[in-house]
Amino acid sequence: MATRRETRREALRANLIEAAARRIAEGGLAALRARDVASDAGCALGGIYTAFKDLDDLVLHVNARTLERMGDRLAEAARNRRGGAALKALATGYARFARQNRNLWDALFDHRMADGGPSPDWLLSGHLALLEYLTAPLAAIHPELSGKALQLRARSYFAAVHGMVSMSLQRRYLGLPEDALEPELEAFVDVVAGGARRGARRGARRGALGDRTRPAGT
Amino acid sequence: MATRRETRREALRANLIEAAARRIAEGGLAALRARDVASDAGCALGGIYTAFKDLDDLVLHVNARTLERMGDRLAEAARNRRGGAALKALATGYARFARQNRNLWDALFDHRMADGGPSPDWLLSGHLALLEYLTAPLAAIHPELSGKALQLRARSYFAAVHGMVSMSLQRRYLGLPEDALEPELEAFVDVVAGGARRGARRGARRGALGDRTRPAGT
DNA sequence: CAGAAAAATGAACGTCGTTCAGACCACTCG
DNA sequence: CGAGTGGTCTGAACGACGTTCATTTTTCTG
Repeated sequence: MATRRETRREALRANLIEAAARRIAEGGLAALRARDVASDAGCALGGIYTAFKDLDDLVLHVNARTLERMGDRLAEAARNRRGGAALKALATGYARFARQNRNLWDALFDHRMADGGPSPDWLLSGHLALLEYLTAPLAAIHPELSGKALQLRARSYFAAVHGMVSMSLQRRYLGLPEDALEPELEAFVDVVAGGARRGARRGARRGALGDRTRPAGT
Repeated sequence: MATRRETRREALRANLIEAAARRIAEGGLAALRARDVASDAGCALGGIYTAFKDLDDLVLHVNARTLERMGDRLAEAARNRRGGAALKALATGYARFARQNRNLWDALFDHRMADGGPSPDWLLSGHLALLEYLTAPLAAIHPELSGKALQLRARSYFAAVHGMVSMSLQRRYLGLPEDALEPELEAFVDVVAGGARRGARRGARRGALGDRTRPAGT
């Protein structure tokens, strides 16, 4: 048991992740500098490379931390909600987390590996975990979808919501104005839920599904 | 009329844009190197900075070229189609253009200005032009939406489709498998079109709207 | 405590975008 | 036509960056 070394090593890794996260949160991923992170974390420049393979590796760990926090937020949003209400809470919870942690959230999707290769599996599984929150309410709304098709549909809706949030938050191009995002997300979920149920009783315009709406399949 | 100078200047600009586009298409935006572009275009390194403000500026012009080509593709896709059929053709046309020009298409959305500022207006209007293709078919399907709300809804659906395409094409994270993208897009458009019409006569599962389906509002 | 192994250090390296002083060239006007 | 003028081209030089590495320092082991 080499406690002393391992303790220091883990402390350094945690310091570096924290320092990098702070720099990204402040100035965005593009403003991340190895020298800044090292000095913030209180180690020499080369120390980064004893704790992590390279800056990419460090960013991946920051992203894993961000993913965890987002997962917590989504879990809280979906708690005690079902069907359309859960989908709405997840969508708006996603949008709010993204807005409140814009630079860290951007880093999740802006970051590219230096060699263009894929992200490591351990980070990918962190992303996949987010889908879990979606499948249950979606299954309630789409009772006709089997496991495989349900997974695809969950990815589709996640990607669609992500696109709306993403384009709205980066203020360029075709994004929705910030105050229009959440209403549009709710309208979108209404269409998804209402369309799947083929003719919601209370119409499909807006707010058709209250927070307490029970899923169609139960 | 300083023809000689202006001719050479425009020729150099065109060469540089073409060279940069080729490099981006081959290796992605991250692989773009000022020295490569200059040597490809047959000018010295510094020549770039007599024709463009900086590399960002050059990339913006490559992106404008890409936007134009995508606009042409979308116009062709929507031609002679209305309502849901037009939306479907636009979505799949978008997905195919993205897949066939992956690196150039990625550059459209990956690129960030060096100072973090917004893209110039002349490029933004190129993006806005894409929305025009959406509004007409969307208006046919959503006859209840006014001009302002229609614009918002168009942005929402564009962003949603973009999100699905974008996450599918970058093979990491939560993207749809490539062969599942177009079916999911079509299912999505069905939900959008069917949901808006509140109970399509032929059910909302899949392929509910044939190519010749007339918009609901006429 | 001595020897070995791991980690920390920061100067140095290679690469990048950008700049700039000088060479070059196209245009103007006497 | 020909000298002056001002834009353009050139590539060496610059500063910033991520990464490496020889060296020193710290930690573990017997």
